[in-house]
Amino acid sequence: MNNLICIAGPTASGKTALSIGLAKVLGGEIVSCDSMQVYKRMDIGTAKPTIEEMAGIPHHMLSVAEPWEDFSVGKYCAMATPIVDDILERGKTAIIVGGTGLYMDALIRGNSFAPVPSTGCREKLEKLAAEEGIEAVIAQLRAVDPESADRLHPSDQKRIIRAMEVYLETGQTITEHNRKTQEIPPRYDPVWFALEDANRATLYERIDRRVEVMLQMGLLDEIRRLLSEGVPEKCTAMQAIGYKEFVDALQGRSSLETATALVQQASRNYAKRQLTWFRRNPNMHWLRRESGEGNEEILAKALQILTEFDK
RNA sequence: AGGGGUAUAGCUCAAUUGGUAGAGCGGCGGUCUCCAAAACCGUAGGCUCAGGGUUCAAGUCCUUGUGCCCCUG
Repeated sequence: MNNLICIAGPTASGKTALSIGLAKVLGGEIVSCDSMQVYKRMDIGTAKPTIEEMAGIPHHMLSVAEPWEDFSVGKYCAMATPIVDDILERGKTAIIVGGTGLYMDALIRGNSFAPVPSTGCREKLEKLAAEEGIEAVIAQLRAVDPESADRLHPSDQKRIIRAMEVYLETGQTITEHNRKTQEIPPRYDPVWFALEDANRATLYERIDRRVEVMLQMGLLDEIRRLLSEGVPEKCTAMQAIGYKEFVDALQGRSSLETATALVQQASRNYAKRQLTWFRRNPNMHWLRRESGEGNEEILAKALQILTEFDK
């Protein structure tokens, strides 16, 4: 009997409904795996399940950080791992659900991460890249970690700087570090589910509609409240899709119509990236939603697959 | 109704003096080991509104028609 389940899928694909449906049937608890739902008071724009939706089922890893904090995969794993272990120890099913592929993979594999530098070396490298060009950083990186220098695309400044800072901070190259972490066996062995629409257009329509619904539910007020309590505009949380665009609208830098269209577009693009991420997981069981199928059909498909695991 | 303008990729627009079309966005595919709702890469799409004409050669010039925009009435 497998008591650990992962539910992945793009935004607005029905992950919440499926997770709660499964939790009811299996007597499980839900562990959110979403890089933005971790922030407090950001409920509407991140589509957190409402109290009613939760239906009394314990939910973890929602609203665990302040919006001005910079959360990260590392923090997520540090907090979520003990929670998952605790659920399993109590003999219940842990249902990990969310759309942040990096977080989910890291949690399951038990990744260890090289620390984020606090010494300002990232800033120094960024300055170097800005003043002398990224080639200067690539040259430094090539000297210590030629593998990364070759592997990383010259345009991918973010990862080039990250690779270099890992070496400067730890004395170990990121290539080495990654190789070592991949040698450790995965921490968990869950049943993997991912939601997918048979027609991409159907998903996109649902995404567009959801943005409208968020506005009706008071997303703008939610954002106003965050701004008035002093959450900085450029912090990680406020860079979330559906926040940064509407902040622009609220500050008069764009119209509400423009912002809405941008949020819808960004959400659609994001959904596609999520699908790409989850598709490379060879253990994934894809739950295809044919046109007209509701959450009950999806739940039934998932339960069907789970019974096969029990045999 | 008259005058002017415009018509090129799904969308917004480019295309030196005529030399059989490019970009951004979107679409699709992918990468991803601490900003990940981020960052980055790749790729497919065009009887250049329709008909006729000039020319070795027309998206580019002429002409007719049609659609849209602006002005006058």
